[in-house]
Amino acid sequence: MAKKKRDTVKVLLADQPREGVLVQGWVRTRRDSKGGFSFIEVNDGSCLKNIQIIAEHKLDSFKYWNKPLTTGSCVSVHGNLVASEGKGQSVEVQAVSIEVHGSADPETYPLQKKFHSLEYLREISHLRPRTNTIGAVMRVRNRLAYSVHRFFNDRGFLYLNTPIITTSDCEGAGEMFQVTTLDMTNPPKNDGKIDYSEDFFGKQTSLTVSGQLEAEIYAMALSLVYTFGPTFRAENSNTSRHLAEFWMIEPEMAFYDLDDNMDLAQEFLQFLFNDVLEHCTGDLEFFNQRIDKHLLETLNQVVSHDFERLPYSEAIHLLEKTSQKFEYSVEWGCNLQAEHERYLAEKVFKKPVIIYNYPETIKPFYMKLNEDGETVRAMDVLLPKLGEIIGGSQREDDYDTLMKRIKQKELDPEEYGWYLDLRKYGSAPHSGFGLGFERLVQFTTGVENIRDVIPFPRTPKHAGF
RNA sequence: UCCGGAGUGGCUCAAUGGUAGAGCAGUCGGCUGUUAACCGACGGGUUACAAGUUCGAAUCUUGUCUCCGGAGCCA
Repeated sequence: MAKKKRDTVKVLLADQPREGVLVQGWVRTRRDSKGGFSFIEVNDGSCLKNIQIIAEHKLDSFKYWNKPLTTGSCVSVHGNLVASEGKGQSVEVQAVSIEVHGSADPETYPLQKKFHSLEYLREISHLRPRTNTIGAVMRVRNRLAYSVHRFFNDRGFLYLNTPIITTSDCEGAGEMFQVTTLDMTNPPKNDGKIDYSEDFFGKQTSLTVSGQLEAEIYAMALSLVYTFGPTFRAENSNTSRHLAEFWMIEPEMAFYDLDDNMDLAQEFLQFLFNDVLEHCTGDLEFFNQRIDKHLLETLNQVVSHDFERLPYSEAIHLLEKTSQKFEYSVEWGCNLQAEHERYLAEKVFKKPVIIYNYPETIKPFYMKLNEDGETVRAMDVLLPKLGEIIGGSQREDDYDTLMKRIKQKELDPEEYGWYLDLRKYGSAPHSGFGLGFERLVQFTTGVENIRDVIPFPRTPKHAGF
């Protein structure tokens, strides 16, 4: 007999009564009735909801006396989908046979049928996907990833894989993880320094902090490209918005100026939120109920209004004249602090804000210098509550200006020979931005700590699995 | 890394110098087309760790570790 195909809970719950269904999943809870049957709630991850199994104790193949059918057990249930006699669900499965694949000892199984804090779940991160919250987060995360690819492919962008092991340092700053096969207890040395010519690649290598510079190479040939991959920062950041390993999306577009870049950023974010609102309704309603009471309101607000666009100078002016007290004072030339960004997005405009044309002194060398010689065509997209989600710019496409900026920032032009070549031969105006995928998931789900929106979070002193 | 807060049964929390408790979970029993089921009983803690103050410390002091919130860095 051919293997019976599994019916997902998601499909069954929307289905009409019919015979011969197979449910396979994990038991969330079981309620016994002395009327001679049990109610078993099974979840298979296909959706937030469980399906209710009615299991009569007289069933010959009701094997739960062989292995205890407890919360956390994994089961296969053959049966019939029937209209439910109880309230709370329209259909349920009348079991014909139940097989317990793996039981779970209720005395030690860490997930009880009760509320658990996300902090506690982090301690049992191999079991937390079996909870409503983490399951819902991962479904939304998946949908967002799918939409990212769809958005760009629909618009003629090519998905580009930039190197994970790299020898280039995107900004001449930012701590990087070193990649080496040298014996750390006894590395080869030359003049007292570690001799990397004997290392695997014959030179010092690191994990990438950004694929942007490499993406520019391909944008200068294929016009529209995007990366979507893991990124690594060895910063000792201990916050609810930072990870040492995170996923970043970086589109890079030839012939886009800063305005085009901002247009794309807004269209991109609104597309993603709209798509999730449409396709992850159940999960979002759950978040709206349990995590953030204003989540749906916020998302709907963001997709239905244009983002505010504010030059840096005007932002400074606005912050200077407000009566709002800040911990950090504001003056032209300084970096905007988190409190300033939040004030603008939450208090002044009450929607996403794009700040652009930052002072060149506080931005990296590759951003295009404006005619004023003081500002660069940079832009940051700030979301209410979350803060910065996107950072981007029009890139400097003039060879001489770029060379000047590299020297100004005390970087070595030789290291950037290939990057300068892109301006030397067939240079084109181009722009791009980077979006932190986990921050996107945070904003979409309302989950406050970034460690709860990635399956295996890596933070300082933490790398399980 | 800096600032602040917190570590008490499996989980969420009480007890603020004087006998460590509750709810949930678990076990047992009862009841029930139940649905975060309900009712009753029972078991379960070297109060993160180390040192100190005190007649007496979960409580006060110091150090260490861990977690949470905020800041910086950024995405």
